[in-house]
Amino acid sequence: MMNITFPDGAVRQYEQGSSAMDIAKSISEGLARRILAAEVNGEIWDLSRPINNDASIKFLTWEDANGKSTFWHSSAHLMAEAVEDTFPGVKFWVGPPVEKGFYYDIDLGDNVITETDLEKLEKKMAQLSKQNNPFVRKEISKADAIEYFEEKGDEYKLDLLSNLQDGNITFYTQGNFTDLCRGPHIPSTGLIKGIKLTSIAGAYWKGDEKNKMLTRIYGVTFPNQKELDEYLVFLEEAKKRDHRKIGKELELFTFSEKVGQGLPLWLPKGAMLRGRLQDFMQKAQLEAGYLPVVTPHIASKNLYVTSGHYEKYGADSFQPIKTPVEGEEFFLKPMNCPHHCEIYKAVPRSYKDLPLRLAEFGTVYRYEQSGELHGLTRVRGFTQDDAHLFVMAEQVKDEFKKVIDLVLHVFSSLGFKDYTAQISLRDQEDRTKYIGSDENWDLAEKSIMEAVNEKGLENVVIEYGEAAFYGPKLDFMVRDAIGRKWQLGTIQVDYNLPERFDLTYIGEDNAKHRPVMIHRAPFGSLERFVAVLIEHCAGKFPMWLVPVQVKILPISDKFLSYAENVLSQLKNNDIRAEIDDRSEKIGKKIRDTELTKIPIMLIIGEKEVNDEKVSVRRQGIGDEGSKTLAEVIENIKEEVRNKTQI
RNA sequence: GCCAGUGUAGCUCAGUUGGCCAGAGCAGCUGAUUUGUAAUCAGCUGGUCGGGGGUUCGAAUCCCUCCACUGGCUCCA
Repeated sequence: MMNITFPDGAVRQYEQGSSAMDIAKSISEGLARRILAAEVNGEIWDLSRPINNDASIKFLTWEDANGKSTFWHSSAHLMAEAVEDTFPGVKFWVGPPVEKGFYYDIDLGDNVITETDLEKLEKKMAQLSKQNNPFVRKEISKADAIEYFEEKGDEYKLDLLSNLQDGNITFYTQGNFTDLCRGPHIPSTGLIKGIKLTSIAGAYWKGDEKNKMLTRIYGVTFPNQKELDEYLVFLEEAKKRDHRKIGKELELFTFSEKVGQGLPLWLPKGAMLRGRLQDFMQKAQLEAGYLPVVTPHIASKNLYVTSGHYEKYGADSFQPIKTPVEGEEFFLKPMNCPHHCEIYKAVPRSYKDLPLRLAEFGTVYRYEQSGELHGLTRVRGFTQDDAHLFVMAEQVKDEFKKVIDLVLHVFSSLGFKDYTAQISLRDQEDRTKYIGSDENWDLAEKSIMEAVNEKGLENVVIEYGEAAFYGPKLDFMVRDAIGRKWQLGTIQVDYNLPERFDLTYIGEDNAKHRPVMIHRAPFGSLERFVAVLIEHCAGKFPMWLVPVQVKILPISDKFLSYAENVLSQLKNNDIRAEIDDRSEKIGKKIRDTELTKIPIMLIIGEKEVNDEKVSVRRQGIGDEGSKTLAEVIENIKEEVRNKTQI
């Protein structure tokens, strides 16, 4: 007998060799039907795998993240079975679960797969699911495994095998499909009910663009059709929040093939919104002791040779422009830091000047590969709410913490609650891609970790190998409508540029010292920030940001002069308002205004003129009755002051 | 940049066994209407069918090529 410990601390005895499924059945049939896998001593196991020694056990269901990922991993195998059945002779690379579903990377050989094939594959998967084939685990020697895949002519699995140790190798088989796989898997294919293959994509083998491109099929599955349907509805709804769609509908920004890809054109309403965000940041920065500076959009190549950016990115940048006579080379500004270093150097600095915080809404241009461009979130010309803090080494942590405060101020002012803070450190093995001494890196990484700890940030993840080439960073990531993560705010410690530019300050000891630089951009870029903001609020901007706050809707031309009067009073109070003076019916005017997401409608007819009031309607909510104009103005001002979230 | 897909009016979309002057709704303009909380009626304007080349008696439709966009991959100072 062996002792099995349950999550609540209870211990029960079972015969040696009992499986997690046996144990679950001994508790209840209902449990046995619901579970997908089990955590045995902290490792995720198949339910059918015999347990031979004392162990702690936790059953995993669809409600557990690990239960879901096991379910999706098994679904990837089911899809592979359907693909192999439909296209015999294809070869498989890896098929892992992802955040929402799974994929499998496949070398299709001469076969071509299209969207319509996905439906066929879904049907095939449903058919295979009905067969309710068990996932069978088999331990196999490395030699036998190699023989199996050599016979199959599968160089991909042989490549995987070459990195595995004998004695650690398992095969999983369901129906006619056998795969090299560590597992674990759900008991059988019959549990997989709601099936949707979402997209076909190319993916480089081993993620290296020098390698062959495999075909990646993405899918998502659920334990029942209802959950799949709900998920598909969610996706449809999310598409309506897409900033590219809303940006067009609300006339915020546009792109022009003639101007060039990745170069957004801000329309008046969008420019107004963007300007307001900029004012908001400018004010917060002035309060925090930042000093605004302005630098040009081009700079001599020498600047970037000094900064090291030329060496690192020169070949992959927009190529230099030249002066016609002398042939001097200038680059479009891809970042503001080197310019700010030169501003630092313009006058001798003393320790009394530090921290020196130079801020600029700097427009930069970067050559992004055409396939990377995406609405406003990834563009070739954008404006950073950039600043560089020149500080003494012992001030790094404090300044870093103040910047975290600023980022959190931005997020709370806009109601962003669902963000993660990502600490990006060096690759633990490959250190060749970084410049600067190990000593400085260690120091910088330590400062970030401490600042994050002391600020008590939640949702912190540490990513190795994600640091910039000159220093570690802390990024704030926010999701878009369909769950893609985008980096907004960023804070980076840099010991490198001060060296390269030979920045110094005179210390209390009357000797020269090297300052440390902190790069930071709470928004990241105005472009990306607006994009995420649009998706966050689905185009219903808070009162302080919305381009037009009030639409005045006279019921007929007869009330136009009263409407003009209302308009001028609103304008005198710095409220952004427009009149709809078309000779349309009020229902039409309301509908059109509702669609443009202007928050306040003031309806004016005979009653309002007689009572010297206005009838208030709130976008998305409805009639709020009549009020005096003074009352309306005060309410709006209040909402602007408080940055109220609706 | 790579893989796959898409590209018809300002917007959303019809239109392929290749064949009459390429259609609709919305938006816009003109007129009528003067309206009470999500679409008044009528008329009109508007398109090099993404660009270029080719096949054909004839191309939005078939082929080639370039461009842009979409979903991924790679990249992201």
